[in-house]
Amino acid sequence: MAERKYRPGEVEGKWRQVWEDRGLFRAPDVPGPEHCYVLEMFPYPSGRLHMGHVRNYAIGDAVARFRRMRGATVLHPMGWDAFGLPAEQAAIERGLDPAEWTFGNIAQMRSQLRLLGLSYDWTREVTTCVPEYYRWEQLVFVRMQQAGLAYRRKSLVNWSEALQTVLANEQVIDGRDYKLGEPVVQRDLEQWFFRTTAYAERLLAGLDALEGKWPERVLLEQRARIGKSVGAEIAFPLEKPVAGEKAIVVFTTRPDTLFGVTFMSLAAEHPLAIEFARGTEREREVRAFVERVRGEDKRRRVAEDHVKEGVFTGARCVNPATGEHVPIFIADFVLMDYGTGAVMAVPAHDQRDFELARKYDLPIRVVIRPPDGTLDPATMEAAYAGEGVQVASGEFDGLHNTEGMRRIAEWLRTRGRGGPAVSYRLRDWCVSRQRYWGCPIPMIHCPGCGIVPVPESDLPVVLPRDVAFQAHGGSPLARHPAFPNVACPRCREPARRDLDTLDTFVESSWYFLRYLDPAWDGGIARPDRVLGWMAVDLYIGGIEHAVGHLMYARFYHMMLKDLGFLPPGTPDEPFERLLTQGMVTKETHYTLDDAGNPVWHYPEDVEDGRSRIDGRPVQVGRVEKMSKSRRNVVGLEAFVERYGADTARLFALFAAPPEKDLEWRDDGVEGCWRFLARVWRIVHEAAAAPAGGGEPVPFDELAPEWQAVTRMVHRTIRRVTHDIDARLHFNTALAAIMELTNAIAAAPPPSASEPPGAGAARREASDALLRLLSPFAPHLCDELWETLGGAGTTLEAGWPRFDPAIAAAETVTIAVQVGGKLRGQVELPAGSGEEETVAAARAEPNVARHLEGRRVVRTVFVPGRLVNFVVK
RNA sequence: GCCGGAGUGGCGGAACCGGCAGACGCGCCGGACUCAAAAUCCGGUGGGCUUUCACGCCCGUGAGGGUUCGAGUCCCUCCUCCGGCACCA
Repeated sequence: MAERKYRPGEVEGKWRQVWEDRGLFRAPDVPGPEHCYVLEMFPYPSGRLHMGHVRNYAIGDAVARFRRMRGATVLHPMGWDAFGLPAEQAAIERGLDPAEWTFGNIAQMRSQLRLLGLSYDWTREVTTCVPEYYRWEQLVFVRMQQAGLAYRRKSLVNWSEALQTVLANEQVIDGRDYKLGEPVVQRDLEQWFFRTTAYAERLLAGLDALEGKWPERVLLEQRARIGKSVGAEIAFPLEKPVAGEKAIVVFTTRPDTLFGVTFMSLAAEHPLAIEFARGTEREREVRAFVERVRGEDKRRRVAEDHVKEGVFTGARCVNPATGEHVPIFIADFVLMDYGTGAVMAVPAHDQRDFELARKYDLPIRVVIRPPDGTLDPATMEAAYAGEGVQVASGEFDGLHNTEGMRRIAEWLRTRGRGGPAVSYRLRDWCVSRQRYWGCPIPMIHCPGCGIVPVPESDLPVVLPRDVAFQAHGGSPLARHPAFPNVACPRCREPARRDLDTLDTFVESSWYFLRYLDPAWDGGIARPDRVLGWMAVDLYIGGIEHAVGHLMYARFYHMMLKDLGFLPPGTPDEPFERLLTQGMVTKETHYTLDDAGNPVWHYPEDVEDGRSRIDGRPVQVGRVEKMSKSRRNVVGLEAFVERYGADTARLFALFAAPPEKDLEWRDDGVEGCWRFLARVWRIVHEAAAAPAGGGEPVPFDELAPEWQAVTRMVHRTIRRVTHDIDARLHFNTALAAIMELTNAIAAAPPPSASEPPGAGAARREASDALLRLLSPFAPHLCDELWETLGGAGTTLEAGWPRFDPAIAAAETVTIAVQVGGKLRGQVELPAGSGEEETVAAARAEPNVARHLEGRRVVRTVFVPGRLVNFVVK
């Protein structure tokens, strides 16, 4: 009988069709009692799926299929984060229509995704750039504005000249934008903000509940981003009121050092900065300083070797504790957007204040005495920021400074001069973008009424399609003949629409809710579905979203609940468990050009160590993240053509644990391919076996070699179940499956004279193997399932069960140590007691040899594991 | 600077609670099949010593120290790499 060879191309398409025809992946609207929402971060439709996507979706799909086989109703959807800059770039550079470009890419990527056989419920597909989606975002925006959670404010924002738009703080990395890496400058512009700061405490508290369920690293980064500081606010009355202000308010984490304040520092951006000097002889100097600092590059300002500078404003304020009058400076290190933009300066106990005091010869007053002695202001070389005892602090002298903090803050409160306060590093989220391809902000600017929301009955504000693009012409919406002009909904006079669009991170802050009810025209999603499915049980995506998307989505979800868009009882946190997968990398190849710069090569352009392009010798470069520019990308279609989707999925899961980086290696891929081909052969052999010992017999009556195989089957089921379910470690699950495969292959070959039950045991082993492997390589497994005569698909067949009695070892290998060193092993029946185990251990020849002439002072017995004879 | 994480064969990685280090895969070596190759199958593979073989012994998880009958795992010091934050008052 001619054995069929494993050709994925011949089976994969067939099974995808079967799955689709049977609707196997369709999720019910309201879930069953056992349910699971598995979600992978949806992609931007760039047009090409890369191996990073493959890995992400292979992980999610393995879990989704596994949970389905275990009997859960599973929601596993996919969609498109379809607004964004590349579409607009294509329009500007190549004259394409952003919508057409986007939808074309979506079609292309959808077919690539289908090629992988991922178990998505495609009836729930969501695309963010259609009005049916973003209309709800506009409604939410209007309600947010009415609730004061969305507001417009003029402030310093990050402006990218290259991208021609403002950016959120999370989108600026080291002073450069997150897309192109071009410089970002600070500009004073009026923009829309979401009041994320109102949720700082809740966002922080929520992280505690995610402990153990989210990667520690993400929790740490979010905590750092929120940056909670506990301290006090203190009002310093001005000698002379300025611009209507009678006091300067500072935030400090060190109220205990209040008696050591010898001057005051304001940010250059502080509204009163220039006011103090206005009309005095200092005005010119102060103005010059303020303007210089404001214009300075932010990165230079924080550079290592930057020398702190300041300027005296000429004004003074009063220390509420000492009554002392201290000078007010403007200092270049004070940030306007943290605290109040004003800092009380305590040179003895803060390094920055110390440096400024030394430079401008300002007094230094010690008010905290360190445990190991005293400080001399005249000779100290650095500020002392540690703990100690209050000195020169009036009635607080002698207190430990941690107590001093509390008491002084309280003392201020009772006198109406401030009191305990908390400050956060988190800023409000700047959401307006001066770009076309995004969700229009549903607001109207009326000369008479000011900012007026678009009436809810007029929503959605549809993004016009008939626009013209220019490279540097600002938003095309402004040039649209009709779009900007609108009658004010309040006074009916001519008014102008807001021409900005929303940050695309707003769309991705709630798409997981829309999957629950993608076509509903009554809101985001019906309450029973939200209550049924939320929260997402497992969310999988890249670590790069640790503080951006993952923080925005948490905020937005909490806020939607507060505004009544989600029913009471919805969990506060949208993502119950988070898996951040590592990057997919590959080695690079390059030649050096005349200037010594690397010229990156595709592997297929390398022949016998030389480049086919420039003929130069090719060198192997570093292993780097797959990218077009490095030419180390593995193309999906060609790969699937050659190896099939199952091999791609298998490799993505086997080569590394999911949270680590994964190096794509051709020989590793070959290994996965060989494994699948081996499974194919083994199962075909089992299927073609003559019916010798075909009928099943009880385990106890099986021949020993088949008992061993059967025991292996049950243990493997236990191991794989645990590895997927509890640990999400697919690499070890697959290693266990490979071991089972090896055991099956090593079992006696089929013959007509097999012992009773052998054929059935062989079949049982193949049956289990296919079911265990099917979340990882579903096409192959379903084909072989059919070969074995199974009904339907592995998914419908369900996850195999193990019998703990069979999985339990009949014998165990006990390690025997003498003095902590391994000296032998003994085989004993499982569950043997201490007495018999120790006796057997002593009897082991090599052990006996090592015990000879020595006195055993103690015997350590670990049941089922080891015996250690402690000798003298 | 501060806060994390990680260092295990030639390589990716395993060892879940302190109990046989190196599972599984790659690579490599040897063999079978073949006219030959590919494919496949079988065996070996941390280093060293000993030995005809089998066995046996020593060393070994970045370095050094400690706790323990026993440490890749816990503690201390240090080195290296990676990540985050970085004038946050």
